Order: sequence, then structure tokens, then C-alpha cells
Amino acid sequence: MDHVTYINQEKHLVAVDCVIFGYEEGELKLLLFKRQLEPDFGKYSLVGGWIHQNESAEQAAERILQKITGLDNIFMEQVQVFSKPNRDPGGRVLSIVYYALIDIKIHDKKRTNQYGAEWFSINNIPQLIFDHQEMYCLALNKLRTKASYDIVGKDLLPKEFTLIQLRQLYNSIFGRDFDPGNFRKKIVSLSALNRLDKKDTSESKKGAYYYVFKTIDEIDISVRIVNI
Amino acid sequence: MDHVTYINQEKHLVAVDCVIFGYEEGELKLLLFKRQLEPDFGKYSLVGGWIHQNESAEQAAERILQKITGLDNIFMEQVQVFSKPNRDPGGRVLSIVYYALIDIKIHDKKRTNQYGAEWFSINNIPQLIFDHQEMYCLALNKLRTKASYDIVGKDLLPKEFTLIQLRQLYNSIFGRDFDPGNFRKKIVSLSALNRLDKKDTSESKKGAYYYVFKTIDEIDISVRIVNI
DNA sequence: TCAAAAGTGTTTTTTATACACCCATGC
DNA sequence: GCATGGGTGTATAAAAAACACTTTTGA
Repeated sequence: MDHVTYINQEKHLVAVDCVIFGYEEGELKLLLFKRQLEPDFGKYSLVGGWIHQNESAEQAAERILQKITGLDNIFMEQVQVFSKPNRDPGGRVLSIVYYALIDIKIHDKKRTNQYGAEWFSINNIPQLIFDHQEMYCLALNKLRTKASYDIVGKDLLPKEFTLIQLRQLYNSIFGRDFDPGNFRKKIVSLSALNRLDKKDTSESKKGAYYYVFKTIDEIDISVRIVNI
Repeated sequence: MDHVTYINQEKHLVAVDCVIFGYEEGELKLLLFKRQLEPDFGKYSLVGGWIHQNESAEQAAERILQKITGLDNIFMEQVQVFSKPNRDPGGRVLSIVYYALIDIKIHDKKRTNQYGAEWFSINNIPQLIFDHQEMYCLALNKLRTKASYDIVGKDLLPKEFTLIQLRQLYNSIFGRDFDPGNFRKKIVSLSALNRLDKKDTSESKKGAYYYVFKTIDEIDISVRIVNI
């Protein structure tokens, strides 16, 4: 890109939209805003905002997520850019889409309420504005891909969790039932979790062991990357 | 995104950068520009351009590729957006990165020469400006991912090609030698190719059968998606 | 003691890898 | 007839999938 050509170039509005996944009551959920304006009054939208001159798209997403959920250090991945000239009827806006994973239990519910955000089960998503449905679908695909070579859950589950809870999370992400035995074997074989000497007896008499994610330095780098 | 907030928002310069892969002489190659200006005079850069108001990022990439190579209908995939505020010393520019696959044999060499573009083997890439090295690495990763669940080659090889040529392409993409027998079996099992009654005798006395990609309607949808 | 959830073990199938071998042909 | 790639077959190993079985414990 020649520097001399920087001046007099067309500039664009650039937004960030976040597909915010949470997990609660055995279901993967999505945080959405109810739109208060025409067009598309009453429809729902992803959580979004403008990108500023002095920040990266990641930083913009972090800023927006912090504002809505009160949380920092949220796990996030870029999905892709949406740039069709007429994707937004309000004007020419490029949107950089991220997906984020958060633990619904620990986010600031006052804030989300204040901003009129609601959680929806991914089995029951309302109609979304513009191309937000496509954004969500791509984000879910990306999450599934990640979940199939890495154990996702660190950001969606409480610090201590059982393998049953982890499996239910996976069932919810992939929309199918994983075999309990095989799932357990696969997860254990990745040796990314530590078992605690502590059981969750709320679901059964026998009780299920709690697990936690290993810290970075505990992880055996040689044992990684397999399909679930 | 509220419509009332569209006005008075900060606007941004948005560029498109293309990681253009080609294949020739048994090597995967990359098309690069030699930079004629300071800063970074003499370093190389990806092929890029500005995005216009009335076009999507994809359309901008198509326009730029058409200008440089003379080709239409080029296979392309979005890699990701690069948006760090200081990534470009010339100013705040967001860059949307695509990778493209083209058959070097059929592109317009006069054009690439005219624009000062050169092909480099991916085993011998010169120093690139800004964050273009990272863009290239991500693009190659994305290409490898695609190549492992889909047969890439339709856009890099001539219409008719031997399985030996396809294997050499894969060797070049992944930087390792695939087992001839196993590679052949795997490719055939995907039943995405048709064998012609025609041999390439330029490499051996026996000759190797030519293959072509099946057309969309010939492809058996049930046989897809496996790792190579 | 038995129901119900947690956890383990066994069998089968599929896929990947390594490598030996046969084939066709021009010299 | 033999060297040289091209192509096929087989044997082994590793993963995934299916599913039977044992363990624990409160009611």
C-alpha cells in the first residue's frame, strides 16, 4: 500500500458485533439485545458497538463486553468480517464479528438488565436483524471446531466441575449426546484436567468427582490436539 | 447498532490484502510486490488495495486480483482482519486479508510484470513489510486446514492432472512427503475425481492416468470430509 | 436391597500408517 | 530383460464407536 495514496481515500464506518455464548441449566445460551428502533423494531440483535481510532477490533470487543457484562479477560475469537454494501439498511457499515465465552453465573446481571440484554437458549433463538443470524451460525461453527481439538469449558463452566457437566456442555454445543464412557475416556486421555478429592453429590448418591483445568505449566505439551 | 448513532462516528481506512498462492514446478508459490517507497523500501508486500464504498471486501479482493492477474472467478477465502492501531506506520488502516489460489500457467504474466509482482517459492519468502508475514502464515494455515478436509487443486493445477501431481502439490502445501500408496487410496476413496482414459507419459514409460475434478452434480454428497 | 447415577472394561469397526509387491514399457 | 516410475495389496497400529458391566450409596 503506497503511503502517498493514503490521503483522499474513502473511509468507512466499522463496527464490532459479539456473539456472546454462555452456559446455564444445561443449555448453551446467547446474549441478545431487543431492538428499540425502526427498522426491525422488536427484533433482536447481537451485542455491538463502534470501533474507535485508537483501538484494535479486539480491544473494541473487549471494551463492549466489559460494558455489558462487567467482565474482563473474556475468551474471544475473531469469526469474520461482514462487508456487503447493503448489509445494514442504516448505512454502509463493515462489521467485524467475534464470539466470546462467558460464565453466566459470574457476569454482572444488573448491567445486562440495564442494557436490555437477554439470554436465549440456542435451541430457541428469536429472529435477528440484518445478517446477525449468519454471524451467529458462523460463530457456533467456529466454537464447534475449537471444541473438537481443545477442551472448551474453562470460560463457560465454574472453576470446579464434573465430567458429567462437561459432557452436558458438549452435548449442548454439538446438539447431540456423547457416549458417557467414551467421552470420559477421551477427555481423561488429553490429560488437561486435574481431578480433585472432592465430589458433587447433588446429582447422585455416589457423587461425581470435581475436576479443574490444569494451569499452563502443568499441561503436558506432548498430549494435545485430538478430535472429540 | 442504533441508527441515530451512525452519524458523527469515526471512520476508518480499510484495505484488502491478498495472499496469492500459485503452483508451478512442484512448488507452492506466493505472489509479492517489491515496495518502491520508504519506509521499508525494497521489502516485499502482499498484493493489496483500498476497499470502496460500494463494494464488499470480497468484491474489492476480486477487483484487485483481476487487475493484477487478469483472472476472474478466483477461489478465495477470508483469513482475518488485522486492526492494531499502529500496524501500518503510514496511518490507521484496517486490513482484511484473503488468500487466493490460482493456476500460475493461465494468469496474465504481462500484467504481473507490469505491476512489478514476482512469484516466490514458499520455501524462500523474502522479508515482508508490516504484519504481512503473519498474514501469510495464517493464510497458509487456513489453506492447510482446507486441504485436509477437501481436495484442493482445482484452482492450482491444470484441468487434467495426475495423482502424482496432486500428491506433489500436497507435499508442497504441507512441507512433507505423503506416502504414494496411502495418498492415492485416500484421494480415490473420497470419490471426488474422475479418471480419464488418457495418460501422461512425460514422466515415465508406463504413463500415469489423468484425472479431473467431478462437476458439482457428480459429487456423491455422502462421501466427503476426511483428513488427509 | 434396589434404583439410579458414576465410572470402568470389552468388543467391534473404522481409519491411518508402513511397506512389500506387481505392472507396463521404452531402452 | 531390466530399470523406472506407476499402481495395488497386505499387515499392523491407532482411534473411534458401541455397549456391557461394576461400583457406590441413600432411601
